Amino acid sequence: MDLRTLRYFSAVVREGHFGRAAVSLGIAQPPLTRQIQKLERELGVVLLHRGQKKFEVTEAGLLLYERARRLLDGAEQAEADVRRLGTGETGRLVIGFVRSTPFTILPGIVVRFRAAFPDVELELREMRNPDQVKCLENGIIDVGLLRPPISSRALQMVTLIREPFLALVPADHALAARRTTTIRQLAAEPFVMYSRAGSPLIHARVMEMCRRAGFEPRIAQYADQIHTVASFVGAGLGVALSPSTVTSFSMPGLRCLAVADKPAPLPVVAVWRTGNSSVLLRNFTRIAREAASSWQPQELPG
Amino acid sequence: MDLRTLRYFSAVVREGHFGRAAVSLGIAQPPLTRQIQKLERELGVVLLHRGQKKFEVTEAGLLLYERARRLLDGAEQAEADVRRLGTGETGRLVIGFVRSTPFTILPGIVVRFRAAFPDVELELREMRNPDQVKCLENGIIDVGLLRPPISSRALQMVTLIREPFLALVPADHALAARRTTTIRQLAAEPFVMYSRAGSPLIHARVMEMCRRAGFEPRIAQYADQIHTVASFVGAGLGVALSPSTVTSFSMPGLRCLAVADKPAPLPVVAVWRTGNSSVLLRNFTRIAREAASSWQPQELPG
DNA sequence: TCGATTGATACCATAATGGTATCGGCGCGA
DNA sequence: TCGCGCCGATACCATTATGGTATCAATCGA
Repeated sequence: MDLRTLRYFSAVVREGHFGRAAVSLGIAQPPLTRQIQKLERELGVVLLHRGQKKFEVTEAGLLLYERARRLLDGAEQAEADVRRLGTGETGRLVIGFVRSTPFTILPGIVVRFRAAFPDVELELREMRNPDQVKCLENGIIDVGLLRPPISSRALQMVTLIREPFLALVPADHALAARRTTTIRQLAAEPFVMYSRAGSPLIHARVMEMCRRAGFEPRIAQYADQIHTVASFVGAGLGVALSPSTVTSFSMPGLRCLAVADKPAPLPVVAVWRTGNSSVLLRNFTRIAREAASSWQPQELPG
Repeated sequence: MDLRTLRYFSAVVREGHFGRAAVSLGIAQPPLTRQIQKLERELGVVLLHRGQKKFEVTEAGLLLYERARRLLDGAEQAEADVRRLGTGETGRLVIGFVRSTPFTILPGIVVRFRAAFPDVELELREMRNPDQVKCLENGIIDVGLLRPPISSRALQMVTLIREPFLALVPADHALAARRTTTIRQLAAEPFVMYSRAGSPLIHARVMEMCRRAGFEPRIAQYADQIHTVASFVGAGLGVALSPSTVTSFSMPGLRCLAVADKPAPLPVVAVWRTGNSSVLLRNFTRIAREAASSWQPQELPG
């Protein structure tokens, strides 16, 4: 008993007429007659009580008709659902992201993905780099948005954007009138510095940049987060070197300057488990790349 | 997408291994591989992500597996149910019966049918002849147990039993010592008579029997039901001619005598609509005939 | 590095399915 | 009442689908 046979039988009962049923099925009438006969033989049950010209559906036939309809509906639904899930039109994707991404590419990615796949459920979880690596390996999150380097070899990644570093100075600072500075020009300034604990990567990069420029920065204040750094600089506590994300929020008393040294920008990457071949994931990384390519860091806003 | 393919896919997922799945399905491995490939092509979805040696079931594959199992279970259940209904092992049968049958064949029929088809629901409805005819034509009851004649030509019937008539006399009556009497010997006796309204058929038969014997019965008392007639005779109100059913219940002060005239016995028949080809019905009439053939009227109990 | 295991492929035989032509039987209308 | 038309069944043929055997390619473990 397969679904085709049930479709045939269902059509015959629905139409009450072999000829019309055959037409509706797109086959000829004789094969239809034969299939019904075969079905009856297989079940050992009379489904249609043949009168001389018309037939009458037996009680057993009626029962089979009901069940067949339910089965056919279920099969159709299953097929559609599987197809949707398989093509990534539906499903669920858990995304990890570090704290800076909501100010840069994350919104753009989410908006685009939602537009393209409105039936996919996105779950967003802020977590730090090492947690993301663990969760990616465990399969707790499907994709992570973070800053390299990442240690695990079981993970694959693609670079989305590269954030340049900007120099932040108070609005009343001597450099504030300029559009560009060098790192060396900041050598004597007190620094507002990303803390090693809160942003180890940026901390390390800024320290390295200063040392390359030939000085050890004098640190007036540590801060964990980008907007804290920005507000401290705006308050006149010192200068800072920061990823350009800082321009996303306007901060009174703060001026952003391009850095003439052109330090290597900070990449943000999408990361996933190497074995993960989910269509959702592929769609997500594709859209993430698209969103990233249309994202431009605002170098120097007012 | 048919059920066979789903069975195949289900087996592969369940076994996690093409070879073992093929064995469990009783086919060779290559056709199985091909069917899964075909299924994936049809759905346009990767169900199994092939690693180098092993495969991994994708999310879509897992969904299809769950749905497939449900569909296959449903199909199996449907097949079993239809088969049972079609072979008359299950279902529902509504039986009409006239008042006298519970004292004769009805219990035997029901007991036998229950034993043979324990899962068939029997509904028993006492109704009089003309109501049964109507309900049979309407399909409200499937089969009727009643006494001919029946008028409708749309009904078929089979005779189950023939109840002989007995003469009933009070125990202190002159005839009570005998085992046999003639109808004529009752000519001078007061009669307890089945009422025309309550039992028109028996009434008519008894009247006819008396007239054939050459007298018009003097009616001392009318009664509707067999046991009422019996109790009136037992109370000495008169004599009666009654179907032998009366011997089913012992009544003090009552004697039953065979009737030497051998009046035509009263048949009880099973009746059904001519077009009704239900297996349940056929089974019922077969068992009713069997039960009837082993039923013997107790001619003359103590 | 070799052998065993696993899924994929190639090729063939058979079974299943569908199409065309036609039949037998009944009902409707002239 | 006699066709004529409609309906489902049957006979026969072409095509497709399915399953089997032999074999391959790749990988994993000893």
